[in-house]
Amino acid sequence: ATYVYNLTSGVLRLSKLLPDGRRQIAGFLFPGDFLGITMEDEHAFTAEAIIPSKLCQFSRARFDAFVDTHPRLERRLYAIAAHELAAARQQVVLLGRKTAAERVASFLLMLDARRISSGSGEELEGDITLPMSRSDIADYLGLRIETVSRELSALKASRLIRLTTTQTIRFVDRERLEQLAEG
Amino acid sequence: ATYVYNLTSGVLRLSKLLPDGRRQIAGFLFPGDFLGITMEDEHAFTAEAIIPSKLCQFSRARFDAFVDTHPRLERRLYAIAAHELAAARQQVVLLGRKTAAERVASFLLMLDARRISSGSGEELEGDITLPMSRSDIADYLGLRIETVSRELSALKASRLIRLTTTQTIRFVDRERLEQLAEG
DNA sequence: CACTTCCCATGATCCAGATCAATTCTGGCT
DNA sequence: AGCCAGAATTGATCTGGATCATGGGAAGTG
Repeated sequence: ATYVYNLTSGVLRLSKLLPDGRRQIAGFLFPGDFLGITMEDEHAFTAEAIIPSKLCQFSRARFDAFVDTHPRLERRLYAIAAHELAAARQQVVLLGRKTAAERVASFLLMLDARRISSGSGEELEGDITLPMSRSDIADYLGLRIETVSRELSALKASRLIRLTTTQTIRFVDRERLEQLAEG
Repeated sequence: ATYVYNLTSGVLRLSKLLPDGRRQIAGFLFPGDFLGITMEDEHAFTAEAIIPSKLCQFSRARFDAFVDTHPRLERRLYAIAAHELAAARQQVVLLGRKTAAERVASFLLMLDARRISSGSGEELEGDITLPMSRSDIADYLGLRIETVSRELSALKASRLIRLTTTQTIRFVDRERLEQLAEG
């Protein structure tokens, strides 16, 4: 709460645990994303690295002081918050009204939109890396891991994607994937 | 998109319709709330009044100009966005991981926290007014109206609430209601 | 007031996704 | 290489909430 961070490399998950162990992931953070600037004082969410990550840390006081001396930045912070809000509302629609198949399709497209590479530099162009486990995907999509696994297999069986490796997929028919994602 | 509003009286719902008619409500706006300031350019959500409402309209250009001349306000806008983000993430947890009973309990407590009165001035202190229909509640909670109705009846049967009228409820055992809401 | 309409409640049945239960993959280690 | 532990897939069954069906109330209208 007393620090602000910028993610320079890696991937974080932002999650909340219910008392009985149920977990919901509210989002993933990728390089360039900020952590802590859009948190209400007592933030109910936990940030954890899901692959080795590097953060740039600022003390909250120092950060606020810096913002005060750079009025243009305030506008930028506001834009970041608005962007995160739009993403959260998109997730609300997904969780409230989409089927399992639609959720998985939406997730893959969202990941692609962020264009995360595995960092190894060896993946083929056009492949999407899934840096998180099936368990993390399930907790983000409000499903169980068996369902995520089954839906991925179903997408593969109907030739919408190919599963290069367990952590790497490729779009075969993006058109139909986008159709599916929108219900 | 070209205007910004402040709600002076009434209640609005912020919803998104999927192509096949499924609807998700992302939130309700109550008097004092702003509409349009935290929207990305092309906002995918529709705002509709659910009871007769009054809005104060500003043109976006005029509003931005005003903000530019009042730097303190920028900080305030940022706080509003952060607050809306926290609410959206709370809804994400609710939709992703809570049961129907927990969702309805959370909703009632959330409504109470906003302390909306029916406006008639005649309701008894301690009663909570539900200005929206069962259908709106269902679309906010990611449930069907039959389930909302059943869960309200169940809460009544187990003496956690009393249904004064169809639009008015009273907490009988807030303690247990809060326990239920947190899973 | 009778009549219509829409909303709400409740009962009966169904199904998408959860849960339970094996395998099978994958990556790290010696 | 062989061995192990955790992750992922796949199959069988179960269940919470959806869907289908019906009846009861409240608000409005002539």
